[in-house]
Amino acid sequence: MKQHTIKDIAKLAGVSKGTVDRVIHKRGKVSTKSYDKVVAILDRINYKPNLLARSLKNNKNYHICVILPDFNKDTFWEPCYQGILEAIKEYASFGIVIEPFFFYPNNVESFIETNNKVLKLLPNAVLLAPLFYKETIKIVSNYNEKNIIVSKFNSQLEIDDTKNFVGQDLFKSGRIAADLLNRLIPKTATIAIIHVGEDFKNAIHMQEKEKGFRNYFSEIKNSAIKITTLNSIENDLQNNLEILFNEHSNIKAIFVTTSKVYKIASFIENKKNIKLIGYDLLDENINYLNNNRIDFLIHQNPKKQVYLGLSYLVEYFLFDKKIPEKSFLPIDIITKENVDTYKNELNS
Amino acid sequence: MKQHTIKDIAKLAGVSKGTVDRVIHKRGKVSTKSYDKVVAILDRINYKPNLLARSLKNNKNYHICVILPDFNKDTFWEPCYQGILEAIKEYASFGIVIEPFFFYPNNVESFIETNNKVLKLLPNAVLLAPLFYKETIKIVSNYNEKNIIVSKFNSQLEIDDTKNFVGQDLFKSGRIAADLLNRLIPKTATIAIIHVGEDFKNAIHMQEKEKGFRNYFSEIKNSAIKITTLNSIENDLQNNLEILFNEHSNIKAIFVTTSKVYKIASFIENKKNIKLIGYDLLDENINYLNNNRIDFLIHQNPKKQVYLGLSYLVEYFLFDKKIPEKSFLPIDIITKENVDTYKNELNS
DNA sequence: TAAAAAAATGTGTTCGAGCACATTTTGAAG
DNA sequence: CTTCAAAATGTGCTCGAACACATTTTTTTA
Repeated sequence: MKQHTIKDIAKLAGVSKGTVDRVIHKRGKVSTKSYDKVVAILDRINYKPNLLARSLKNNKNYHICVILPDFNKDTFWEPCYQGILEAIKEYASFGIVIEPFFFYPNNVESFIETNNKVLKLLPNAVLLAPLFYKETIKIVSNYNEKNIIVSKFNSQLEIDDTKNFVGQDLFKSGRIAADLLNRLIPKTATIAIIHVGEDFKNAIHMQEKEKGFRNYFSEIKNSAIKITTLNSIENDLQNNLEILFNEHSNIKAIFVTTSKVYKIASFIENKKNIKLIGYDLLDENINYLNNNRIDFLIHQNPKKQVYLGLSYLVEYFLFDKKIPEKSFLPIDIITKENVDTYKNELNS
Repeated sequence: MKQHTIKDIAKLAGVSKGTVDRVIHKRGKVSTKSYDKVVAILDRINYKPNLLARSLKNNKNYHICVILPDFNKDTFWEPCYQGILEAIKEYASFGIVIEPFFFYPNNVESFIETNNKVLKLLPNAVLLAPLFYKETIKIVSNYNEKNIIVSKFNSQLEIDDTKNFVGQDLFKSGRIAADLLNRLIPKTATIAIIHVGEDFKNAIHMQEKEKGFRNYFSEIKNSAIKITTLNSIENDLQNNLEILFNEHSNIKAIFVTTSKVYKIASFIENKKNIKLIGYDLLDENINYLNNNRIDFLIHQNPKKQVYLGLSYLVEYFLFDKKIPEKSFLPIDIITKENVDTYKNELNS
């Protein structure tokens, strides 16, 4: 029942613990005779090093910086901050220092500046929301030069060498939205896809969602569903929506690719029979969900994304665990009936 | 940046580490003068003991037994076994021994017998699926006498002193099923609730789901939805279903309160326009989900339930963390589009 | 065959918390 | 002002892994 220690193995093999250590860590300087004896024992007993002892001996302090948009400017990011706070508390006792850094949403300069600030601190690892494509590539290579581990969350980059990513499969989430709406609307109808509030060119995630959404309907033979797309910054939304409804008389459903779905909900509040689906459990969105103006929300679980990203790094540092290259979270479908079971969710 | 140690505090307060230790653990035998000095320092620096060191010093081996139905007899429990295996692997390096014990589903004697076997082993903790109400109460008190910690998962008991429970709010999951079906069927229709395969009297969880389901429709004013309930053991299902359809001509939807929904799917495979919802990601269920014979599944996440229940116990033993009294997992809505994002889900 | 070099093996210390035990200080009684 | 017990304080070892350094054994070379 008791775990075997290096000392046990040494005794069993008739050598000293130093020799056992050298065999385990392949440090050489061991005669074939001793080597064979030790390996024989190791094979027999399935030795598992005590990770607490190992980590205690290492006794390093690790510094992890998290870089994300300022949640005061865009409340989508607020749960992330909650996740960071929980991780700070959780891991402080293990000598892990986690520090958040915020940049202005939609502001490339601020993104670069923040990263340069972090780079100077020379942390052991960085977890970042890579909102800007080209800039991220440059920045990641800067970190790599200094041997700083980089993990990313939320927005997957196109490039395939994106390692250590925690997030969702956005194409798939577009398909899920399509499937849900398809169940609720008549066979003949127009659906609007609305991208709100960000620079569309840089926002790969909105494009991916649209692709997935359209892909779903493209698979339906002889579909009488018409799909139209609207890109709009927040300020022009009111106008653009009016134009949209003037141009399309048969809109039965709207898919909003961001958390700004409450803006559209507010606009169409008095229009009956328009199904509405969007993203994220913002309080505004939940209100509209509860009074049935929003039908479904898709939960991107930003809090869990950050927390998971951080815990991968921590377990790598402390216990030498592998960091998963790509960790896709489940895509949760939220209605007014199950929303509170997600809001109260604990971290493990 | 570096964490403070007891030694640091001792130096700062001008006392020995022994004295600091006595203050921290309130072991007395400290003069008020020394006490005040140490407390002053503690207040100032926010000392967090190194949990790795503490746990290493304790260096106990903990034995946790998990008691659940044999997954060869009822595949619902198979994911639980997967969760147990993952937990065994994960925590072995920390001196935690986790051992599963299986009883025959629907067999009280086997349940009691298994528990008595475990009781004799005097483990540090037991995690059990408390399928039988009265018997569980007796058994829990037996464990308590021997100071064995008991946690439960999956089936919440009626009694309110149920501590350390990991599972789902079943009433709520019934409501969720109702809400989903309500979106898919006409205003006038009959819905059948079907309980399959267990002794209904003992299966509190099926009753709770039905209550939630009916509660949802009772809140709708002037509802033209009729709800009928069928209890059937697996062997009589075919007959009972035929009777059901003969008696009710307008059945537009079926809510199956267990993972046996695939049995019903198989029976109504050729009947058009009957919406079907049930529980759990069994392979059979997923097949019917993928060919649209099942519309929605509700994910009870049995694997996560066990894993979470075990990790609470482990963190209690190793790091003295509190075990949450009741931990309700989110109630996941599954369609054919998001099912694979749950199937591949990793444990943190 | 002795001396020197190289290889193999063993020993002892560290990490931080925790606790048993040793030592010192305090205070009360004679 | 001693003496002695009680209270306070300090010291040193342990947990298991890891690694530097010390010691022993083997091999090579003169």
